[in-house]
Amino acid sequence: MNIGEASRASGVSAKMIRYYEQTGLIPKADRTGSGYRDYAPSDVHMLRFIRRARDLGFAVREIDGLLNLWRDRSRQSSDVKRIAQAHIAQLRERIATLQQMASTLEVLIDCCAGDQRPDCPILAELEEPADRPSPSLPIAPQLRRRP
Amino acid sequence: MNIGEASRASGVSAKMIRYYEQTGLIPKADRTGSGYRDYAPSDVHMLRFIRRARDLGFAVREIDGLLNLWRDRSRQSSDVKRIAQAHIAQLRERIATLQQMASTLEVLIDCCAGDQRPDCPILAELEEPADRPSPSLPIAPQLRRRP
DNA sequence: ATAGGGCTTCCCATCGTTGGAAGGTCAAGG
DNA sequence: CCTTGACCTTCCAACGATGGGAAGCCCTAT
Repeated sequence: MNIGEASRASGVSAKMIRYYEQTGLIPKADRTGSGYRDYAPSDVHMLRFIRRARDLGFAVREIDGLLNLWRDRSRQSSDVKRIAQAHIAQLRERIATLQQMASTLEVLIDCCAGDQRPDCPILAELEEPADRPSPSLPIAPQLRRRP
Repeated sequence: MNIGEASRASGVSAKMIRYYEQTGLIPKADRTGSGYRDYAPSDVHMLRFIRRARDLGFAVREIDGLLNLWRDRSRQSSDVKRIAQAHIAQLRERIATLQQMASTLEVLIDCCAGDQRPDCPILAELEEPADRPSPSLPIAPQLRRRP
């Protein structure tokens, strides 16, 4: 099976399959006489595994750990669970960050007339935050988009 | 005021100030005789504006639009609101994506014993998704991590 | 005068993914 | 046998926002 078929069968683009091979996430594929990569059904299986892990938001680095456990018949499920728990903690953190942003912004949007006049609480807030009970240190570095 | 002072006063790193200048988000800074960038308080004001917009998750491209409106005394608040609404829609979409991931993963984690045995529903799910009522087209390309 | 810190530009790395160019290969149809 | 088009190969570049670092100039205080 060449890379195009493997791509269609797994849902992973040919580009990414080559990239995963290059970075060592997956082993080097066998080659046909003419240099084409040649995949077995088990390879497609592995690619689908990767695809699903990506769909759950796992970073490639984490997937590397998952793949090693997947292949290890004597793994302990606690190891898998640990990776998953670390990942879900990250997800929750990112969700909280985004929700904080969204709720702040929503308040501002609700306050904005959205008409032809120039007065705009959104710009006003960006210019000078209203909420400063004590103008000391900046309190929300973790509010950055992707920390 | 040199770039270091402007950085400390605005909360934007010197690196990023140069980057914003290079990409055209902010105008080229004045230079002292020796080539140092020289900032006025109004520049710091603008940098703080940018910083806060970043804290709300606006992309630099969106901030460019906001800055133009900010400087435009005859702006219409509806234009600002439109940008903000488009942005919050993006935020909500990303939140929904992450929440979908998190809830799927949470179910799996709850099902995983997390002990020394190898059996693991998390790996099982990645290997072959249980939930396939109709194995037709893949339905969640928007589930990718950052679409 | 010298030391130290700050400034300049330039290049590189991140992370996952896509795009394209240049060139080799395969299979079907004339 | 040859052409055509679809496929494959490798290599290089870009995205967005940020940080790291090197080489070299500048400023200020001692």
